Parts: sequence; structure tokens; C-alpha cells
Amino acid sequence: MKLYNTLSRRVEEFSPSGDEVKMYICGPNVYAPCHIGHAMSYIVFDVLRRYLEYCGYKVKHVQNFTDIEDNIINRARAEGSSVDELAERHIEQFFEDMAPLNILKAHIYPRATHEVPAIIEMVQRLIANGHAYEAGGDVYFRVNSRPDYGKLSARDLDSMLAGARVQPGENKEHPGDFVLWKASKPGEPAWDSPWGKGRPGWHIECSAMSLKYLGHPLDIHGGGQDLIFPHHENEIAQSESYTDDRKPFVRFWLHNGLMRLAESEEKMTRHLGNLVPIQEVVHRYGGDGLRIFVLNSHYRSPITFSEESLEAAKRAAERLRTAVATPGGDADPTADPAPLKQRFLDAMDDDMNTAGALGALFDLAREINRARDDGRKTEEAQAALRELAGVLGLTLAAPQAAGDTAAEPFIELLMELRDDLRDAKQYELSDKLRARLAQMGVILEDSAQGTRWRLKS
RNA sequence: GGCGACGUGGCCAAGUGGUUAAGGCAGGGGUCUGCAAAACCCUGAUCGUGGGUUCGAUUCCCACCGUCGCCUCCA
Repeated sequence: MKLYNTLSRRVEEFSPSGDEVKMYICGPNVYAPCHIGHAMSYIVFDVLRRYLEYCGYKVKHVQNFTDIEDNIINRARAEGSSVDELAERHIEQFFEDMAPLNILKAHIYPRATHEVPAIIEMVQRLIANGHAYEAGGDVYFRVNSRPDYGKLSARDLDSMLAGARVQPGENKEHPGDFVLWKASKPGEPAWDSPWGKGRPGWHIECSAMSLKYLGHPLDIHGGGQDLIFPHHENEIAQSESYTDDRKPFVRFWLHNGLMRLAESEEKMTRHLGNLVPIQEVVHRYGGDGLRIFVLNSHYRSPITFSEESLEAAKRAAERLRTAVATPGGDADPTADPAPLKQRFLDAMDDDMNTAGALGALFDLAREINRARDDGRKTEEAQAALRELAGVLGLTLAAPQAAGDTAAEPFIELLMELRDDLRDAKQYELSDKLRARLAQMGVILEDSAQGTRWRLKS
């Protein structure tokens, strides 16, 4: 398959360097709950993983939690809890949020605070080989030690200095130097180190943890486009310095476009507070609805969150669900999924064109519905649709209502009753039954094969 | 200011240097149905504006307009 590599700024043919695909995805800073912008990113990389596995690759997937950093410390202090409690709570919530999105769990979820020895070892080495220096208990990375600094984000130090936001730190040799190890202030969480009590800087943990759990080079390193600079740029600098440039840090850098809100047209971020909670979206539009919303555009394009788009995606999910759930006939010729399956695969191979792949799925759904209307066989095509939808992480499952299994015999009873009324042409009563059931979320659909029921999504 | 992305039918959104520019949602007409729902059939765009390259551009180049992102908070 082909993938766009941020580093080369072009689409390249992907294959892993070894037996398995080493995939590291930047996880959230756990100072606050995630929002659907995060969900978008994790859905994108979930689909990448699923497709790679579908193609026969073995994938080793690592995703970190950043659980020590200024925001967490400040937030914990503000609410009077400990950094650990705060982080733990948001990690727990992360898993609760992700579960209904059908996101495959990473194989390893390292946390910065659990990897301090590896981080210290890395910083020591960077000092030893001249890429870092200690200053007053802090340790900084020396960006001038790397002529290729800026290669990922396509910028150089001079142009960065032209930007207004670069503030020289009092101890920095160069304004672009970034902190690897930060001396702690009284009352802050701290670990012992050769430079006194302190804590890891923001970027170093991903280098230390990816190196430890996957080994370099990583085949894929992913995250949101907002991480390209400085986070990923700095990861490259420190990682390649650590290995003395004997090997590249990452082969393929992948970055998803950012989500924004329709009203403000600005990207969704916790710092602006313009976020939408994941659970609310899942509740209203379903996991499949959210997935289709995300996957209906290319992963590198920004997408705008809007009720209208989510509503459309929800209806689209129902369309696929109906196609897969409604039995076909037994006449020939059977609906043939092969050409559309090929279209799906071609789209996915082309830099994960999920929108194109979804298009093939909807055409496949139409093919199935058409065959069924003709009384033809649909099993094979339906199995293909399920399989390919699964590659996109779509469950196509009926919405669950609390206690619905207990209600089933009663629904069947009411349907039977309604059939009797219809036979007696008591349409007023039979329609009332149908309308009342609909109010309760049970939709009845009559067909030549009898009446079917489904839950309203 | 520097770097980058985007602007396709009512909405969302793929895509291609040249036969009919995917798909979803919404709308209109029809089939089926006692009625409905679902499904199926039919129905709409010359691709931001202005130039240029080319036999031919929505697709390549330039300019302009508009929107967005990054430039150490960030998925």
C-alpha cells in the first residue's frame, strides 16, 4: 500500500523493515478528558492497523500516555488532587471512551512516569555525545548540534526565530533549544537524577518509550498534524542523536488532519475549550456513525464537526446495516462482491482513501439490495460487506437498547396481534400498534416475507 | 512575517490532463405497500475568480480572493 510520508512530503510504497510493522501512535496528554478530535485520530490509526493486519502484516502497536507535564501538574493543583489521581482518572476514562468506538487496543500503553530510568539513561547519553547540556538543574537539547533540525516540519532555525512565540529561556544556549529534563519546583512531582530532582520534558518520553518497546527504526509513527512541530521534530532530533545517526528514528511519519467546530471554524482543542465529548457523540450518532463521519473524508484533510454531517453519517451507517442484516432470496445469479471488493482494496492501497473505500461499500450495499429485491442470493456479498466494513472498524451491529432481549417475546406477541388485526382489515388498530411501538423505539417493516422489526437507532 | 493545506451539485465528500466528475445525506418523481417504513428505479454540478501551458484542464503553472493549520499548549 502507498502512504503519504510527512518527512518526504510524498506518497511512498509502504512495507515494514522487519517481520512485523512497528507502529507507535502518540497518545493523549491525560490532563483532561479526550474529545472527538482525539477520537478521530485514534479511529484513523485504528483503520490503518486493521488494514495492515487485513493485508497479512503482523502489527505491533504502542501508544503512550503523557502523564507528567505542566498542564497536569497545574490542573491537579487547581482541583486539589494528586497528579497520579488525575492521570489515572483520565486514563480510565480514555478506555471507556474508546470502547464503544471499536478501537483495537494497543499492545502496550507505556506511561512517561513509569519509564523514568530509560529517560534518564537517554538524557545522559545525549549529554555525553554533545547533543545536550545541563543548566541549573535543567537539561536542554542543543538544536544547533543538528544540521538537519527542522527536516520534518520543513523549517529552519532562522525562520523559527522570526516567529513571535520563541522565547529564550534564561538558561538556554539557543532559543530553539528544548528541555529534556526539567528541575522540579517545591511541591511538584520529582524523580532523582544526576542533575538533581526533576521530571522528564515533554518530548523525551516518546523517544525513550518507542525505542524501548519497539526499537528503531519505527515503521510508522503517527499523530495529529499539530504534533509535527515541535513534538515530532524534537523526537527525531533527540532519537537520532541518541543513536548517533546510525539509523533513522522513523521510516513513515503519518499525520491526520485536525477536527474543528462548525461554529468557530477553529480546530478543536482542549486549550480553547471548544470541544465535544466523545460519549455524547457516541450516544447520539453511534460508534459506526462517528466512524463513517471520520472516514468519509481523507485522513489528512481537516474535518468540520457538525450535527448535520454526523446525522448524515448515522443514516449512512443504517443503510449498510440494513443491507447486511436483511436476508436475500435463493435464486441465481448471486450478488457478486468481487469487483467492488477490488475497488475497496484499491482505494485503501492508495494512501488509505477511506472515502473511496466507503463509496465501494455503499455500491456493494446497493448491489445486495437489488439482488434481494429480485429474490436472488446475497449471502456471499453480505459476507464481503461485513468483512470489508470490519476493516474500517464498523460493527454494523443493531443499536442496543437496555433490556431489549427481555422485550423480544412481547414484541413478537404484538406483531402477531397486529397481523391478526390486519387480516381482519382493522387497519386503524394495527396502525396504532405500529405507531405506539415506534414511539418506544421499535420499528416495524412489512414485506412479502412477513413483518420484521428493528430498534430505532 | 515564514512555511503548508484547502475551495467539486442544497449539505458532506472522493476523483481524473481527453468516453457518462464516485459515494453518503437532504429534495423531487415513480415502483412496491391497505397505509407506512425499508428497498429499488429516475432526477441535479463543467469542479472559487482571472490569466497561462496544451490539440485539449476541474485535474499542471502563475496571480488574486476566501477559509484553515503550524511557527515550543495541542490528537
